[in-house]
Amino acid sequence: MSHEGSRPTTIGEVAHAAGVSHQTVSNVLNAPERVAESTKERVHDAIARLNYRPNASAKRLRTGRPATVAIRFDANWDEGTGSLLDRFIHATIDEVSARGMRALAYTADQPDRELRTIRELLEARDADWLIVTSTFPGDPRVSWMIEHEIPCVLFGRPWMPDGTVSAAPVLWVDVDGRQGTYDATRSFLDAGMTRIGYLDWTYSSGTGVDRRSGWEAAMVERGGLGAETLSTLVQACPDDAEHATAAVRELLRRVPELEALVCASDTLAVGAMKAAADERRAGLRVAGFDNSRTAALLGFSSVDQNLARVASLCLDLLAARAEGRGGPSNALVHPSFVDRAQPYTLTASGR
Amino acid sequence: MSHEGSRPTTIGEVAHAAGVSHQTVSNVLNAPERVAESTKERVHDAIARLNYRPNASAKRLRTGRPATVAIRFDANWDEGTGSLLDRFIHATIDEVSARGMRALAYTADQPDRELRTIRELLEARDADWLIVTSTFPGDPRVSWMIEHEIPCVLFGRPWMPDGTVSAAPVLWVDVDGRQGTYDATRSFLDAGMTRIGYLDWTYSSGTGVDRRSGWEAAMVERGGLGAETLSTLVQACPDDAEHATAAVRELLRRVPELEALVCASDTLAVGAMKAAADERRAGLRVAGFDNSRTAALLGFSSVDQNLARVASLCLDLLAARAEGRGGPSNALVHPSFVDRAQPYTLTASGR
DNA sequence: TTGTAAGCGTTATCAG
DNA sequence: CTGATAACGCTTACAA
Repeated sequence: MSHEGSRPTTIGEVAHAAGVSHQTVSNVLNAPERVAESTKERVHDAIARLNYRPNASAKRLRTGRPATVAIRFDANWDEGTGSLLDRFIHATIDEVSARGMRALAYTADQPDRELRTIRELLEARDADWLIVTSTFPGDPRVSWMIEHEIPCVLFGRPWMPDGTVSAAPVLWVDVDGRQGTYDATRSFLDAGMTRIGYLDWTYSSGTGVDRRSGWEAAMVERGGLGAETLSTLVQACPDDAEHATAAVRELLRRVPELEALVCASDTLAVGAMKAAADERRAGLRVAGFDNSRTAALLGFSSVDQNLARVASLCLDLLAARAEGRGGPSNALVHPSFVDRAQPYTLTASGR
Repeated sequence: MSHEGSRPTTIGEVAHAAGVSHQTVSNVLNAPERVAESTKERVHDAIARLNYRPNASAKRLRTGRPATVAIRFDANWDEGTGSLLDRFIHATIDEVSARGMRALAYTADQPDRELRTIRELLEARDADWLIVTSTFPGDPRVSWMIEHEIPCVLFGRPWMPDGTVSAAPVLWVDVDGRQGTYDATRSFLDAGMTRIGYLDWTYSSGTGVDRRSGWEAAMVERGGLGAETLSTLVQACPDDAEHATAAVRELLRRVPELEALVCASDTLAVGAMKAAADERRAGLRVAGFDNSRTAALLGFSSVDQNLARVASLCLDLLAARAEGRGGPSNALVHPSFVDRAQPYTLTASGR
């Protein structure tokens, strides 16, 4: 069955082969209940024999139904969030395919170029829906999309510069970071630990505040610690392993009795693991956030963002909106705490 | 200008607004030379005012011209090649867009699933062309695509299990690894160094042999070293930094007078940099392969694969084939050696 | 249950 | 230089 040269089979050829009209073939595919069992079988045979697939362009042109989801692919991610976005894109493509739609990838190095690209994609109907990642407080893309009523959904809340979530009419799906760190902290508390620290990001962000609040809530709920003690247990640094190592070393010196550490990201958690090794505190329990491959490799616990669920909800929201159904305009996904026993110990090399 | 609700403008509406027929509008866009300057201007005005964009599905249906390139997006890459493939996908999307086409992303965790996905994509005309990455010797996808005459191009040579390149009628573009390591080695030789080692992969592959041969050629060309001396200068290890560090330490102990080291990958080069630090050999010059962000960050030289050029050639080959023009069916890209002075020195921490 | 006819928006052919 | 007409392959009324 060669591909080249032989034009793809059309519905007419199938109809001819099965001895029926265009329509019956179309009905077999789109309204099977209206067609007799015997003819259905004959048509299916012809379809299989001729290897027929409906022409996607013709179908889209005729039905006007949404069929393509655009997503930005940016190779310039920093190491930290890079793999997470990779995994999200992967999950999104999977979910899009599962719904019989296609994923269109585009790139955009500058924000204004991105807006133009999006506009072209949607206006030419090359894409019907849009999934927007890596939004940030005051993101111009978000306000532009709200203004133009672009059929899009954000992965991440529309954080305002003041740290609140915008109530603007935009679809979004995010992971409940607070719940994630709460669950992580609770798992340590339930195991009988009391001195549980938190490794925060130095730069403030909605996401950062959200995640820290889960640890705080669990600690406060447990009681027995004053507010000043709580802040003693927090250390902050930029989102890379080197800085994290230094920060955790300092924390360990300040709070030698520290038993566990909840981190704002897996990147920070890796640094914490190294610091524990350096300070000969292999018993220190560490929990990260993202459940990256590294977390699995080094064997520390982490909060899984359930990206498949996020992607699925993104498309649910878009579909509901496209069909004019009401329903929620956003969703907060409950992440999963993946508990690992830390079977491995990092050893500082070169000693 | 709201997007939702207001159906996209059609060519008929533009024609009406400009006081001309469908056709003239189409001609303005597709055959401008056939249209009078004055009407052209009026039509362009109407297009801008109504914000008209031709419907991509209708255009594809009518012209049948290739418009979409499918590329696989796999989140399960190992760290080593991951970022390179990311960058290649990025370059491909850029190049595809520059040619007015679109990039369709698909995923496939298993080879047989991938074949089915490809088939569906092409038969439904969701995609017209295919770019295949990460091929390996004896790759079943390659033989399947040759057999079915799929309009695809490989990034990477169709290596046979015996290390030769298949002469099968398949389009491919690859980077001349031999040339890359040759250039790297020559730069060290030209700087007056003589003891230049090579850090190889332990597993054998066409790519691996290809890259090592460039170093060998430069060393042999320079002369003054017997064959046994040449093999003394080679060390091999798996493609990760940890193993590379150990391997280079051993090499440095065996050949203390080593001045420079050409590595099969940047991942290996990172390990070499660490080993140099550990062994207090900060003066050791290192060259990697891929010109990754890490190479720039740590300041060691590296061979750049010129991915934009690769992507461009991939589309050139596909276009030539689609148009029935003859011409070469493959291309070898000359990589660029990026010379860096190694201004930074890695210092082993915790000492 | 099946077939006929129309039209989605575009471009190509071919008159005027 | 411009405009009517047909066709790309499909689905959705509607009629047989």
